[in-house]
Amino acid sequence: MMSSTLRIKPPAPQVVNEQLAQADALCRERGSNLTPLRRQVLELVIRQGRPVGAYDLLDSLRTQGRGSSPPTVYRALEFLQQEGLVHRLPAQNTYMACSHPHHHHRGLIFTCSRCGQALELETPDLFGMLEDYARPHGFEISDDSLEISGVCPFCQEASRDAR
Amino acid sequence: MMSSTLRIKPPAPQVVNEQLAQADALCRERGSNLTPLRRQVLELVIRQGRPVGAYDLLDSLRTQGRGSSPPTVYRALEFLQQEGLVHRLPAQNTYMACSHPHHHHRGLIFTCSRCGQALELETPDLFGMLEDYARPHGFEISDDSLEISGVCPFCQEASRDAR
DNA sequence: TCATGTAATGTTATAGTATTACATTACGTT
DNA sequence: AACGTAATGTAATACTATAACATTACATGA
Ligand SMILES: [Zn+2]
Ligand SMILES: [Zn+2]
Ligand SMILES: [Zn+2]
Ligand SMILES: [Zn+2]
Repeated sequence: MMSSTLRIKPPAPQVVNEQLAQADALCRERGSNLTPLRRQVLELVIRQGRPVGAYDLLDSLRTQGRGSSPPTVYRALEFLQQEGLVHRLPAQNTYMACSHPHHHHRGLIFTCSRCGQALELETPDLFGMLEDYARPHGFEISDDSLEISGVCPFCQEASRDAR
Repeated sequence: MMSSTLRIKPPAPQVVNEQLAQADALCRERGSNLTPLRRQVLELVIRQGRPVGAYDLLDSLRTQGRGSSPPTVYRALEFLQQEGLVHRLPAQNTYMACSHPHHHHRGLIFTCSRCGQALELETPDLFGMLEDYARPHGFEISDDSLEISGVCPFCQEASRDAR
């Protein structure tokens, strides 16, 4: 990981706090336990404003004085994924904060293979179509998001400039 | 990896040979170089009849007397992916033979998170819809297949039996 | 023939990602 | 106080993938 490109600035502190407050509310409603550690990991993910690797999170935790090892961060990420607060991006081995955690959704995430930036969309028709393809084969979809890789507009422009 | 469940029997030798012959023809047409090593890896992937991990392939190569190390198999897989003969499944870190290598296609692959089995479908409408979602954001898709995880009918049945 | 360039493969080492297994702590219930 | 459970701490290890450099095979042309 440790990609240096940064096209989209990290969210303002106020926005971060709003998202965290929303997570607090969600977990309270559901009776799930957003502990200080889990909340701290979520905050780190949100502050990044882009997909981040588990070991980057681990480094940040350590910087913040939390004596941590891999299971610490993987457990927190697992919880956050179950709660729909974080998505895992398998093609990049990264994790990102969900853009719309307040309602259950199954979304599409575009990730740039050059800079690692990601964009999460609401795609009302997509999973319906996927279910239609799956049904005749008896397959039951469990993924709550779909990652697809490509090249973002910034990196496309960079390619053109290089020629 | 090393999942023991085997619901779908491996392809008959005749089918394997047909697929290999097709790969030979494709690469000859394109002027690409399907070397003995690459062809051997492809044969291993085809014979599995299901997604297989890189280190499993490595073990098989060694069994067959080919002195191999990780780069050997990763390089072969990279070539085979470029030629559209093999797909990588990021959520499982596995590789599978393309079901329709004879024509360029961008397909949908269902993978079972329980047993690892996979099913590749022709999905004429899917990538068009994905492009429609991507276009307004200037995003350019490069993936040639889309993996989505769920539970296959056999494993669903196993769950019901367990209750 | 023989130098040279290129593609492919061999080889060693290391980087990066994730899980297992077991110990400890915190806290509510009986 | 004893117990049970959820959460976290800790050490070790497994699994996946790439970097870097050496060697081989072979085509091409001097
Ligand atoms: Zn989301
Ligand atoms: Zn980009
Ligand atoms: Zn295919
Ligand atoms: Zn299954």
